[in-house]
Amino acid sequence: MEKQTITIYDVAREAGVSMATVSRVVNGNPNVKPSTRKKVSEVIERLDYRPNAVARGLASKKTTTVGVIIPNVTDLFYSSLARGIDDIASMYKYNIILANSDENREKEVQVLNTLLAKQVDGLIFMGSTIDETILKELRRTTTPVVLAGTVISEPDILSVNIDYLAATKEATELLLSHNRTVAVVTGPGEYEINKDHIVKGYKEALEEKGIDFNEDLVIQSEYTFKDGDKIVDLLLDAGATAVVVSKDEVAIGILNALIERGVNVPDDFEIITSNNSMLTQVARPQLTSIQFPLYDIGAVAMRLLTKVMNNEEVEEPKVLLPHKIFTRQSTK
Amino acid sequence: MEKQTITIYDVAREAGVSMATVSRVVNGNPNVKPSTRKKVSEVIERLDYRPNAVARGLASKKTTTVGVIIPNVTDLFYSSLARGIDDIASMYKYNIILANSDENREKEVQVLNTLLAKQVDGLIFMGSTIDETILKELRRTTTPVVLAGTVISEPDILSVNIDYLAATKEATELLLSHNRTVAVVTGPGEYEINKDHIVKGYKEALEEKGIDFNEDLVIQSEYTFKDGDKIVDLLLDAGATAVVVSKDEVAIGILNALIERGVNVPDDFEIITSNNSMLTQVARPQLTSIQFPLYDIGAVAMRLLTKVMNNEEVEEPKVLLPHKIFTRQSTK
DNA sequence: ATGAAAGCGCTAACAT
DNA sequence: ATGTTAGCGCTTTCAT
Repeated sequence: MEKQTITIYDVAREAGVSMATVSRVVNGNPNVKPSTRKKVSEVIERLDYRPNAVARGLASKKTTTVGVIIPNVTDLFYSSLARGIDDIASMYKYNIILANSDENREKEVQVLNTLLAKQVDGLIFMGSTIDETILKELRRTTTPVVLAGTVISEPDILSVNIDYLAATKEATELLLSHNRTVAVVTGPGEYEINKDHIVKGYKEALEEKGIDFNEDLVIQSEYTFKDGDKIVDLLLDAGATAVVVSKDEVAIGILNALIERGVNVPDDFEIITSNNSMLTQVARPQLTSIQFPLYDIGAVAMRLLTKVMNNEEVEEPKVLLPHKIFTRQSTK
Repeated sequence: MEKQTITIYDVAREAGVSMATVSRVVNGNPNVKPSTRKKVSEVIERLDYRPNAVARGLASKKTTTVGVIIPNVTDLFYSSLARGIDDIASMYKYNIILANSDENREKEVQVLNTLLAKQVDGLIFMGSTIDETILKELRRTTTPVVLAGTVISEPDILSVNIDYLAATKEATELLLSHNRTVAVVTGPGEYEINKDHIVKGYKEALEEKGIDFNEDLVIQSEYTFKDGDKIVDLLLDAGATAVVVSKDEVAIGILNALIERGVNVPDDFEIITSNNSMLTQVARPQLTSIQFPLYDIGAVAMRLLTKVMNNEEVEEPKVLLPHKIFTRQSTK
C-alpha cells in the first residue's frame, strides 16, 4: 500500500491555476485575487491537502524547528526551562527537537551534529557548564545558538541565566543577620558555577560582614537527598547554625537528618534552599527558598533565539533574570 | 553573508566520482570498491561535508524523526516516559519532536497536524485519555502511532500502559488485610482510568473480601498536595483507616494533614501511594508506594513504534507493564 | 562497481 | 494577479 500523497500540483490542476498561486494562498501571500483564493482554498479543503514541511524546508532553507539540547528531561530544573522554550517556540510557530545529553560531552557533540544535519533554524543548549569542544563546534556553525541556564563567561555567546552570585549572597546575608556561622552547600564537580558564583556570592556576604572565610563551611554535595546525614555531620562539626543549600533534594535530606538528631529547625538551625520546588512546601517545617524563574529562562532564551533567527538586533548577549526569596518556616 | 553549504555534488567533483557513489559511501552501501570508498571518505573529511537531512528526507520519504505529544514536560510522570522514548529513539537513530499539549483537545489536534506536516515517521501520543476527535485524526493518517500511558479500549490502536486495575486491587488487598474500611483517592475528571481501572480494581478487592462498596470511600482529588486537608476530612468522616492514593503529591498532603491532627501513621491510619517518586522517600514516615515502570512505558512504546515503522510483525497491540509495591513506613 | 538522470514537493525569482 | 521555471540536496532506479 502506498501513501498517496496529494501535492501542491494536484491542487493546482484541480483548481485550474498554477502551483505558484496555490503556494501563494497556502502562505497567505496577499497578491491573490479573492475569488481565486476562495477557489483554491476550496480545492485544498476538498482534497484535504497538507503542505509537506520537508519539501518546504528544502526549498526555503527554513525548517521552523529548533534543536534543544537538555541534560535530562526528567530533571525538573531543566524540564521547566524546556516548557518555557516550547511555549514561546510554538507561539512563533516553531517546533522543538529535544535531545537528552546527560551532560555527557560526547553525547552533546554527537547530538549537536545530528541537530545541525537536520537543518534546525536555531539551537538552545542547556547544561550546567559548557566545554571547550562544544564551544568550538558552536562557533563553527552559522546556526544561531542561545544557552539557557548554562554558566559561561565567553562574551560572544548569547545566554540567559540566573544570577546565582547575587542570590547566594542575599541568602547568606539573611542568615548572617542572626547567625555567626553560616555554611553553604554547593553542587558536585569543579564547575564554574560553584566556585565563581555560589561560593563567590557567599564570600562577598561574609566580607561585607567582616567575617573570615572558613573552607570547612563550604560543602560539596552529590545533589541527592541521601547525602543529608553526611552533610549534617560536616555542618555540625564545623559549628554551623545555618546553611544555604543549592538544591532542594539536598536541603530536605539535611532537614530530615537534623530532625532525627533532635535539632530544632529553625530555632537551632536555619536553612535556605534554592529551587522553591514542591518539596519546600511539602517539608515540615516548610523550607525558606530562593526562587529562580526557571520557566522564564527558557521563555526568554527562546525569544532571544527568534530575534537572532530573524536577524533582529540583540542589545545584550547575557541576560540575567532576577530571583526572589520565599520565606517559610526554616528561617527565623 | 551566505552560508556556503557543501553538497554531495562538491564531494563528487573533488573525488572524481559521481554523486551516486558519494551517496553510497555516506549510506554505507557495500557496493563500493574499498579504494574509492577511502578516496571519497577523505574528501568528505577534508571538505567537512555533512549530509543534509532535509534533502535526504524529501528524497527518501523518511525523516528519522518521530513526533511526541506530551501533556506537560514538567510533569514527572510524563517526562519519565519521554526519557524512555528518547533513549530508545536515539538507539535506533531517531530524533524526537516534542510538543506539549496540556491535554487540551484543540492543541492536541493542532500539534498532531503540524507533526504530520513535518513528515514524522511515527508518532507517540501521551495523555491520560484520548478523545474521539483525535482518534479520528489518528485513524486517518497512515503514519504509525503508539499511545504511551494513555488508557484506551479501542483494540486497533497500539498502546503501552500500566495495569492500573491490578495495581489498585493489590494495594487495596494489602490494606484490607488489617483494615475494615479502606478508601481510595482517584484523579480528577470523568476519565476512563478513574472509574474503569482504579475504582474497578478497588471494587474487585472489596468483592473478594465480601465487603460492601461505599461510595463515600471513593474520593476525587485535583492532584495537588493542597487537597490534603479536605480529603482527610472526608476520609475520617467516612470512617476510613487506610487509603490508596493515586498521586504522590496528594498522598503527602494527606499525610501532613493527618500528622497535624495527631493521627499516627501507620498505627492509626495506613497509606499506599502510587508513583514512588522521591517524595515517598522524603516524607516522614516514608510512604509505601506502588511503583509503575514509567521509563519502561516510554521505552517499550518507542520500541513498538520502530517495529511498526519497519513493517515488522507486532504480536500484541496492547502492552501492559507490571507494577511493584515498595513497602515503607506508612503501612504496617 | 559506478554513473546518468529523474524525481521528492515545494519556494522564489522572473516574466507576463 | 498569475504563470513558468529553476533549483533546494539528496535517493533511487536503471544502465553500463
